Amino acid sequence: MAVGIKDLAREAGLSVATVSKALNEYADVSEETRQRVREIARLLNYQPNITARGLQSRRTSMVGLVIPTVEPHLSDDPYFLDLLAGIADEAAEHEFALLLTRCAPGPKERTCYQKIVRGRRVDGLIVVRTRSQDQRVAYLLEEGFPFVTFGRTDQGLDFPFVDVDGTQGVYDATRYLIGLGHRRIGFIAAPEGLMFGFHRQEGFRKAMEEAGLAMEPGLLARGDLTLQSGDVAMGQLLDKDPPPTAVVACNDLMALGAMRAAQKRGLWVGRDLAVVGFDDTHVAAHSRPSLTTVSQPIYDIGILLCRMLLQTLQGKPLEVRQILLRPALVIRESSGGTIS
Amino acid sequence: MAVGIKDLAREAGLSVATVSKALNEYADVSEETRQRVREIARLLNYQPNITARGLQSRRTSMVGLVIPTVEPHLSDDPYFLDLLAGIADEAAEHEFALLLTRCAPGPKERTCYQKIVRGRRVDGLIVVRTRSQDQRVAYLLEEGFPFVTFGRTDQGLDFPFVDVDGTQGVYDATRYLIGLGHRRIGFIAAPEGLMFGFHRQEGFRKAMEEAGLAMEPGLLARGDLTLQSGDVAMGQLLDKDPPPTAVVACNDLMALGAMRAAQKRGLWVGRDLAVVGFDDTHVAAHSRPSLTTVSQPIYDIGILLCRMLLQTLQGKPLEVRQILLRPALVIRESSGGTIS
DNA sequence: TCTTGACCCGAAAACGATTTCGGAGTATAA
DNA sequence: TTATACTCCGAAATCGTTTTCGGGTCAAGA
Repeated sequence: MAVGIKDLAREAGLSVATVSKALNEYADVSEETRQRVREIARLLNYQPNITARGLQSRRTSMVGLVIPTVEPHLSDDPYFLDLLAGIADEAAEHEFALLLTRCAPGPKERTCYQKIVRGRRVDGLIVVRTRSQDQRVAYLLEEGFPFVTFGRTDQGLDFPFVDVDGTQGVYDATRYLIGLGHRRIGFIAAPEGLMFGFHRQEGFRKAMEEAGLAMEPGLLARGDLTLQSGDVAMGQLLDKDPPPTAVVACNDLMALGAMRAAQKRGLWVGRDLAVVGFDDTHVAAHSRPSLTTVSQPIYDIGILLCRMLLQTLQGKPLEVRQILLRPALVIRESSGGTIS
Repeated sequence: MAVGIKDLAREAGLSVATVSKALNEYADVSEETRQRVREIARLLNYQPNITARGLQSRRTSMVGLVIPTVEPHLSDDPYFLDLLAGIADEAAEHEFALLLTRCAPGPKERTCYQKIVRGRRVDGLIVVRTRSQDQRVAYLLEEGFPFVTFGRTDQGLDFPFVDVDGTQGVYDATRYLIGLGHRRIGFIAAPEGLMFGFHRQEGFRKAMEEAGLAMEPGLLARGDLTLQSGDVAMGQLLDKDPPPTAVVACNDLMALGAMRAAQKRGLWVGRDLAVVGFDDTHVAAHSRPSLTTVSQPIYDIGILLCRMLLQTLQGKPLEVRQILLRPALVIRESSGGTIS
């Protein structure tokens, strides 16, 4: 059933060595035999056994990605899919495949990475959603295993990454709100430890500080990135007296939850209250009101990540090891116009 | 750097054979040596080389999935991510990983599958978004390669699948609209050839026929599953005279597009016009108006698919080879109430 | 005629694990 | 004491490729 290189050799009356070399563009094979071998391979529909090749060449032609979400459903990050698409597309471009696993942050995570790294399951890894002290990054550096990350960390380590400047993004968004006349602005933060959450919150702090606006602890709520948690957090903010006139959420889903909470209380988002998100998820453009948010080119980031990883796998040093992209504020209805 | 089984053997003063057997629960190894080998493996942090093991055992411990979307962004199917999550979770449960690729339908598709199948890149495949005459299914059957599909086909072949009864789903939805008093109901179909699109359209036809309502060709539009195409299709439907009072779209994204088109014309969806989708994507619940749609347990389907595949890989025959799930109509705002 | 080098090809050794098969040692039964 | 069985271990084959290294052939040049 399965046709191996031996079958080709027998068919062609050659040795397996010659067949292998003919197929792999070696110089010491005559053009004639090369053609003949190719033809036979085509006829017999030969495809080299990837596993055997991998064992010999010590390469798997796979890049790995471990999705670090807690809950089973990945739905808290609709943009993950675009990231995957970008990575998979770029990988396919270079005859690589993507190995996908899921493992929640925690003690089992190290074991998961060890299996992949020491077991040589893939040639390189893409690490996403970096954390402040990220043991994954530390481990991979320690092992000398090739990887790139989406996001920076806070541990003074040097490694290749792509990141979006969340600080700048939220800074822009917050300044925009301030420019509209808002003074009491709330913030719905991400769980602690997540690097992107920290950066985004920094952007908020910076903008408020520059404007001479106090960051009241009461106007800071924290969610877990889900829509429901955004709803709850917004409830807390609106219970303050006086409540904020604008709210910045750390991601789109929480912003949508926040809008829902406001609407349940009879508030008209975009008029009575401004809401801004982050990610520019597909839902953002089609919610009602449509969501003002900060946009990042997530598909292209996937491409970029994969390209960087593949390049290091080829032994070529990267011209730019660390990339920080500037996101763009997308103004829609939820932030309303100037307030009185 | 990389510690192999030879290192363990040297360290333990045993042969590689014995070490291997000790680690793999063979009976002809004394309990004492087994413990000692285990301990050394733990200390040296040994992880067997997956590739080498795969070559010998002829198994990769991977299941494959080729995403068949045309455009680079996978965003036309937000629910894909949940499917992936289900598959990846169930795979991880059994120490399997998921190999992800992307390949648009077309001539290159066969090559893509050949690489995977003949190259033995994975142990089994999950095929999604089946088509009427699906060459992927035909090919895999022909090769005798293990697989399961999400969706049926129309070629009289016998293979294991999980599917959602789209006919029933749309039938229920259409009957609901008819019950509300609608008589002129439009349908936004999927591209031809897609099996799920056909089934859903069948449900529409059946419901209309049963109610004695003519299916005017003018009230049938076709999109490509994207939001934009739903917008365009709805434009065509609203240009009819008289226009439909209700529209069923083949998926949520087109339904959202349809709503947008209606709203651009000043129509109030849920009052002037009813719109129904299919999938119960996350956006459905949070659009304005929220979308009445047909819900399918996509994450659980992923689990189910993977479980079926893994079971056949273990050589155990499936008790149920073909599963047809009944979806549920979720009534929200976009379908409005009774019309006069 | 002999040497040299270019050109092709094949034998065999990897790669790192699993698995088969036989053998040594010891205990038990005859 | 001998035969038998049982326990435990290791040598070697194996999986399907790639890659090294040496050898054979033939033509051109000395």
